[in-house]
Amino acid sequence: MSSRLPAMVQTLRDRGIRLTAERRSILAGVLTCGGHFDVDRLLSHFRHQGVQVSRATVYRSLNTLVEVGLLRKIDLGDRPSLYEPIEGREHHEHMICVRCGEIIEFVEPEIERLQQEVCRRSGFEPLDHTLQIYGVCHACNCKDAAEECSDPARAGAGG
Amino acid sequence: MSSRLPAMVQTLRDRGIRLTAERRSILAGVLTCGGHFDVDRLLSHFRHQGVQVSRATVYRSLNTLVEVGLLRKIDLGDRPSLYEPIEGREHHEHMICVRCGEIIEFVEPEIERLQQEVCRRSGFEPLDHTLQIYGVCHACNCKDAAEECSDPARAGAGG
DNA sequence: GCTCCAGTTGAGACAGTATCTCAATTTAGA
DNA sequence: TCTAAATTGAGATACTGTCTCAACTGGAGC
Ligand SMILES: [Zn+2]
Ligand SMILES: [Zn+2]
Ligand SMILES: [Zn+2]
Ligand SMILES: [Zn+2]
Repeated sequence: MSSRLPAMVQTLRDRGIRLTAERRSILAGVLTCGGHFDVDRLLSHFRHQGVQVSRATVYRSLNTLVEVGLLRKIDLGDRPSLYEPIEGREHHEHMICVRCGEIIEFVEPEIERLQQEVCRRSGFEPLDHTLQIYGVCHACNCKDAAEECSDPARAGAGG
Repeated sequence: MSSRLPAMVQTLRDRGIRLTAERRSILAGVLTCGGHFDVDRLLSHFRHQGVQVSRATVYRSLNTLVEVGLLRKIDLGDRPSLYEPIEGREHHEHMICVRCGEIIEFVEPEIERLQQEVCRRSGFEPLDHTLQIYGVCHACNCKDAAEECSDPARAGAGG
């Protein structure tokens, strides 16, 4: 896991970005949290570890990491944004369960290609895109079905 | 344009939603603004027209119109959400120019189908999705090119 | 038209995410 | 070590959007 830290440190060095204690903590925290995390998750991680990093610095550093291409920001609109490490990961999009918050990644090169194609047709130069599918994950669907079976009186109330 | 107003009014009636003066103003404003508008645009439209509708009511009514299916909300994350009338319009997605704010719509059924396919494979029940492509529109790209030509000294500074 | 009340409104408080300010501190290079 | 410039932290601030609650009103019923 943390074997990626030196590479990330080097990336910052190469960009002339100073390696403060806070940024080291944040790099480590990012790798520890992994997956998809938000600012609060990172901050509570720091609190548990007794690491001192202010909220402002966390926001600033995450923005910096996004800028240098180490992190990807997933903008969810109303909810707090999520972040995920990019290094060595294939470009993917997300399905987000509105019940349990589960995040499922998917890769669909044909969708990516079609987006390029659409842009080409319009003379539009794409820089970034967001594709999120909101819905109910398999587990939550199964749970719903089980509850309806054990409580038939409510079986019709969900629609 | 405003010929759609009676139909929208009827939709509210059918749902038992009261037709207040404010809601009439908002329906009219929605049709006047048309295209893709945000809350501020609607509010300034009302100011210009001397129409009194509070911010809270605008937010509330827009949410209501989304709920009854007359309006679609486009969640842009950091920016204020956009709204667009749905009636009679084909489902589409948006390209958004980060320079001039221009919004270009596109329809790509194959992308929609692939999303369904991806969900099916994961046992994920899709309820909603967002697909926005951010980039530079054709007009802005041309403008950039023209400026580089007339100001060759800066030709290399953009990358 | 009049009455009545549940639904609606408005002003401003409030919630939540994220950025900004600026004095104090720290990094990194000479 | 010394210094300039970058960075940090605490709190203010910006901004979108929702909530509170007293006052108001649409529209059904008479
Ligand atoms: Zn779920
Ligand atoms: Zn992901
Ligand atoms: Zn443009
Ligand atoms: Zn549109």
